[in-house]
Amino acid sequence: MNLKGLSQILGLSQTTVSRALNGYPEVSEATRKKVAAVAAEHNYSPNVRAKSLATGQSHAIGHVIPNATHHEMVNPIFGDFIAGAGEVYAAHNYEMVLSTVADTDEEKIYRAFKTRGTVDGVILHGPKMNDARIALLDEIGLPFVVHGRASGIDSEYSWLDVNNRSAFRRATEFLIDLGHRRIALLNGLETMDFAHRRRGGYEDALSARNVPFDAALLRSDEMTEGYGYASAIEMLDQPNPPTAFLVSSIISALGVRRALEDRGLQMGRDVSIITHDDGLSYLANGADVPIFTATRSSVRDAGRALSKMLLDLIKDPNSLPQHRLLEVELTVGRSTGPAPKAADPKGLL
Amino acid sequence: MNLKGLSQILGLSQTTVSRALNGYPEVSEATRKKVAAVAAEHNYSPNVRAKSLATGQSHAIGHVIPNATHHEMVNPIFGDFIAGAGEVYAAHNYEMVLSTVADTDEEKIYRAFKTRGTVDGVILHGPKMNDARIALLDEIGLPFVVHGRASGIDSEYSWLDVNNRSAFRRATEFLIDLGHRRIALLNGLETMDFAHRRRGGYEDALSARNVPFDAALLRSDEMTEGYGYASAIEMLDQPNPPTAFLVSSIISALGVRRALEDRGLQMGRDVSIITHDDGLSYLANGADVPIFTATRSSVRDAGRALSKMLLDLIKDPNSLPQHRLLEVELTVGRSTGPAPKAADPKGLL
DNA sequence: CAAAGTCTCCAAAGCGCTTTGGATGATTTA
DNA sequence: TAAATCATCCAAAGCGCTTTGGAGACTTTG
Repeated sequence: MNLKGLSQILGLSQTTVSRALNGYPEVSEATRKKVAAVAAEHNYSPNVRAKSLATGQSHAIGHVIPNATHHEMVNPIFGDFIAGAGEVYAAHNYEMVLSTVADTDEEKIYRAFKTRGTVDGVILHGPKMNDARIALLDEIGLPFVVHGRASGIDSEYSWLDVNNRSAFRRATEFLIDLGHRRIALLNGLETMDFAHRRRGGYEDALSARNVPFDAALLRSDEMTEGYGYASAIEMLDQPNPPTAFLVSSIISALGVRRALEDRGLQMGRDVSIITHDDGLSYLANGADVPIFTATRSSVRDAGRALSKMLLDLIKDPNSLPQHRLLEVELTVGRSTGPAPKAADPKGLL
Repeated sequence: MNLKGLSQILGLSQTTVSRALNGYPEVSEATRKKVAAVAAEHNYSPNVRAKSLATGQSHAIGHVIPNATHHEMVNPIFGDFIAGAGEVYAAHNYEMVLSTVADTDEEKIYRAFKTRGTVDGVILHGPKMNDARIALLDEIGLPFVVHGRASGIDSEYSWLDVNNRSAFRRATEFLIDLGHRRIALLNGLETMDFAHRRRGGYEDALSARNVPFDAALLRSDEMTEGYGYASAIEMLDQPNPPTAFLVSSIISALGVRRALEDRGLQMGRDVSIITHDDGLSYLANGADVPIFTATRSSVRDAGRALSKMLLDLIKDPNSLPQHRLLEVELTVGRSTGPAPKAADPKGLL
C-alpha cells in the first residue's frame, strides 16, 4: 500500500493524506482521523526511500567501527554503546547504519555518506590525538558528534567524554594514599586521546605526591586480556616489581588478575588493581561487592546521551556545539589494599 | 554533483551517463572512459536514495540486536560477528543497518523493514527453540538467513550453525576420558536453540559412557562473568562438588576461574574447565598455549560466511536454501587435567 | 451586502536515479 | 543500390513521497 492507493481509497488527494499523516495544520480533525484510521487498517507506512528522496533527509545515523577489519580487534565497548544509542534512535524513528573499514579507508566512507546521502550525521568513535577526521567532517559538511575529544584540535565541535584525566588522577592518588609507590599503568594505545589523558592524570598524581615516575612501569597497547596478562607477568618478574596496577580496561584487568594468580600473588593483599570499568553488561564488576576497585562510567549511558546530542544538532544545525564531561564513580572493591610492608611482595612467599 | 550536472558537463544524456557508469553494453568504450574520468574528477557518486527508489532495492542488510534494551545484556559475540559481516558488505557495496529492540517489538521492526523498504534482507540472530520469527519472515516475504538453527521449525530456510551437539559431546567425552565423573554444565539460556543442542551433546556423552546425570550440576542463564562465578561457587560448596566444568562462553569461564581461585583451587589440577570459545578478538584464549581447553569456532568467520550466504540469496531469490554446519576445533589448553584421586578436591588443602 | 479573511483541500512540480522505447547514422548484406 | 542490421545515443516516464502555489467554500468584518 502506498500513498497513491491510500488517497484513492479515501477519495482525497495525496497532498491531503500526506499532510494528515504528518500532522500539518491545513487539514481538518475529522479527515485527519479518517485518514489515520484507514492508514492503520491497511497497514500503511511510508516508503522510507521515497520520503528521504523528497525531503533530503535519510533519518539515519552512521557509525564507523574503526579497526574492525581483518584480524584486528573490535572494541568490546562498542556493543554497549550501540545499545544505548539504539534506544534513542528507536524512540526518534532513526535508523542506525554501521560501516566497518580499515583506518585508511575511513575518509572514503565519510565522503560517501555525504555524497550518497546515506546518513544525516555520524558519531565519531575513538578519537586520536590531533584526529584528522574532525577537520574532514567539517570540510565535508556532515553533522557529527565525538565520543571523546581530540587533543590538538582547536575547532569547535560537539563531544561527550569521560573525565579521564581526573579519573586516573584520583585512582592514582587513592593508591598512593594506601602507601603504594610502585604503581604500574597499563594504558590503552597512546595514539588514542583517552589514553593520553589517562596518562596525564596518572603523572599529575605522581608528581603532586612526589612519587617517582618509572618508565618501566608503563605499557600502552590495545586492551585485550592477553595484553594485561603479558604486561603484568613481565613487570612482576622485574627486580623491583609494582605493588599496584592501574588498568585502562576491565578486560585487561582480568588478564592482570590471571598473572597475579600465576605468580601466586593475592589480589588486594599482595598487589592492588584499579581498573576503569565501562559497565559492560556481560562483565558486571561483581554484584554486591565489586571485584575490582574501579573508575566507573557507563558506556551505554554515553551512547544514549551522545546520540541524543547528535539528533539535536541535526534538528537545529545552527545550534552551538554541546559538550558533556562525565565524572566517574570511584568505587572501592576487593582488589585494593594497603601496600605490603616488604619491599618485594614476592618475598612474602 | 548529480547525474544531471554530470551529463551536462559531458554533453551527454543522463541515460548514457547512467549506463556508462553501471556497465551496460549500449555505450561505446570511448565514451565510457570519458564518463568515468569526468565522474572521478568531480567526485561523483550516485545518491543512494534516488537509486534505490528507482530500482526498488536498498542495498542494505538489517540486523536486529535482541535483548539490547534497558538493562539487559548485549551479546558480546555481536561485535565480532558484525565485523566479519561488515567486511563482506563493504566488498559488495552493501550497507548494514542495525536495530535494537525489546523482544516484543521485533515483529514490528521486521514488518517495517519490509513495508518501508529499509533493507533487502535480514540476518536472524539468536534463534530460539520453535522460533516464531522464521515463520514471520516467511510470511512477510523478507529474505533472511539464520545464525544458528531453530529446533521444532520444519520449514526450509538458510542457516549457518556450529555443530554444538557434537562439540559438547566431544568435550564431555574428553573430560570423562580424563577420569572426571562429576562434570558441571554451565549452559546458556536453554530457551536458546544452541544451548539446547549443547545440553544434548553433554547428555549424549554421559549416557554413552554410563556417567550418571545430576541435575545439581546443571545451570542455564545469560552468559556473563558473574553467572560463571556464582554458579561455580555454589556448586563447589556443595557436599559432592564437580571436578570439571563445561562452560558455554569464555566470559563465564573467566568467572569460573575466579571462583576456583577464591576457593583456593588450582585450575587444571584440582578442577578442570572446558569452555566454548567464539574467538573474540579482545579475549584471545592465550597466545602460545591456550589458557582454556576449548571448543573453538570463530564467530567472525561465521559473520563472513553467513552474510555472503544472504547476499547470494538476494541475488537469486529462487535458489535453494543453503546450510552450513561448522565443526569446532577442540584445542587442549592448561585448564584440563586428570580428575583428582581424592573424592573431594578441597580435601587436598 | 461586498470585501477580506479562514479553512480545507488539490494539481502539479520536483527529489535523483533507472529504464523503456525509440531515433540516428554507420555498417553490413542481398 | 536499397534494405537490413548494428552500434550509440536520447527523451521521457516512473519510483513514492513532499511541498509550492493556488482554488473553492464559508465566515467574519466594515
